Amino acid sequence: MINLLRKTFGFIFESALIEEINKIGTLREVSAGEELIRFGEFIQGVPLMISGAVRVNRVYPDGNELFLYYIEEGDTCSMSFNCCTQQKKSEIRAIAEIDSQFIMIPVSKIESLIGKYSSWRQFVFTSYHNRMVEVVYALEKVAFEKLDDRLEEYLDQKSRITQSDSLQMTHQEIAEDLRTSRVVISRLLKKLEQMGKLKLQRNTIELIR
Amino acid sequence: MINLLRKTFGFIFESALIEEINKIGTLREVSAGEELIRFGEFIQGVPLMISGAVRVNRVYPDGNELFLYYIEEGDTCSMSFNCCTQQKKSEIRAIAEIDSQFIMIPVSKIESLIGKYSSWRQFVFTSYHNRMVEVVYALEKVAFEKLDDRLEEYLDQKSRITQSDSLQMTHQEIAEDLRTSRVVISRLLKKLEQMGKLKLQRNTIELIR
DNA sequence: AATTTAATGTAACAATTGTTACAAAGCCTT
DNA sequence: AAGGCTTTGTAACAATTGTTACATTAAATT
Repeated sequence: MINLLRKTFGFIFESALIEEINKIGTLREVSAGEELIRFGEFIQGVPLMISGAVRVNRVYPDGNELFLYYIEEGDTCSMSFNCCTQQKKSEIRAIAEIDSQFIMIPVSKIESLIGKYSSWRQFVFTSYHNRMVEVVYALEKVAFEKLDDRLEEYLDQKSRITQSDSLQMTHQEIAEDLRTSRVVISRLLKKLEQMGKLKLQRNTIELIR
Repeated sequence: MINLLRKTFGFIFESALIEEINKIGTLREVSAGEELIRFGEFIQGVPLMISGAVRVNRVYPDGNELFLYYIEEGDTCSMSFNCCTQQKKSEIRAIAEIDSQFIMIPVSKIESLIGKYSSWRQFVFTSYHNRMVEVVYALEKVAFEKLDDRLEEYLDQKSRITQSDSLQMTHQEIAEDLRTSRVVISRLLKKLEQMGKLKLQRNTIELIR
């Protein structure tokens, strides 16, 4: 585990911190689709991403969900920090988008890391800021762009995250993420297909570059 | 100044911190409409709000703006932290919504406060988190709600912030904040007037409670 | 008071997005 | 191969939001 830590965090964390994380953290591996953080549960710890990609959704009591941001290699989920320190139940849900590895740092140790290591503090601040930038970006897109452009960007992001031009998903799933109906997505996808930007098959969307 | 500090921050900051802020900070007063933070300039410091309300907008190079959140008594602008520590030009604009007082802490002192005072660290973390929650809330509203509901909430928020049921603003200004056209706002306002929820006059919207 | 400027009202129409309903095609199970 | 389930395609229509154009009214200026 310490080698993975060094590889991903060696440039930002001082070596004493790396060693401490090596002691208190646990390496976990999840496969695509698995839930790392569940809605309504107490958070067990803060995840440090080693590889892969995890999507973080805000969840509402009525079951509604809203995509906030992805966390990838070198990131952490800043939303879970506050849940930790405040001992609150999770208002978010985190799902592995592809097979992923991360190190879980238990809640009980978070406070002392903040006191001890300035590189850790810097990391937490930067994470908060980066996540903020991403949520603002999401807001920006919903506020400024029309659905067809948002769909294109959505597909591009998916492709980047899954590292594939062949997206395995249904129109229904896309519709839920973009908060519209399946019929609307099918319509727009067909339009994009006619423009030669992609090719539609059952359960897959093939992007043409 | 130290009395204002004690009154607003006495419950969260240790007294040594209060005294240090009293030394390094400067009290500033701005009247409604004044700019605290300008787009494209280097940030002079981090503001600690004593009274009033300030709106924070994201600004894009093309001149487009997007409302992010208000900061009020006891708050700070977490977006400016990162600009400070990274010595970057401001990508936001902060405008006093009503007459306001705040204490400006110079950039050069921010780092040492973080090292010295755990209550300051806690404050910064909490601020980041609160702002994040507000931006997510804004995203939520754009994503889930229709324009008429958003307009009603917008007017309620304005009324709360300005502490008045008589809003001094034009339809054009509302349209810019909600990213739509003046005609659309006039139409929806007229509908709300016919429903008896408000009364329209030139330059003012009188909310009926 | 007359003129200019800014703000609002409204109609008519366009574009986008949402909804309902049903058909067709692909995949899985037996 | 048949039947059932899921996914996709498409039409027809409704609702919402956006645009253009112009009239009207209120305030500000001369």
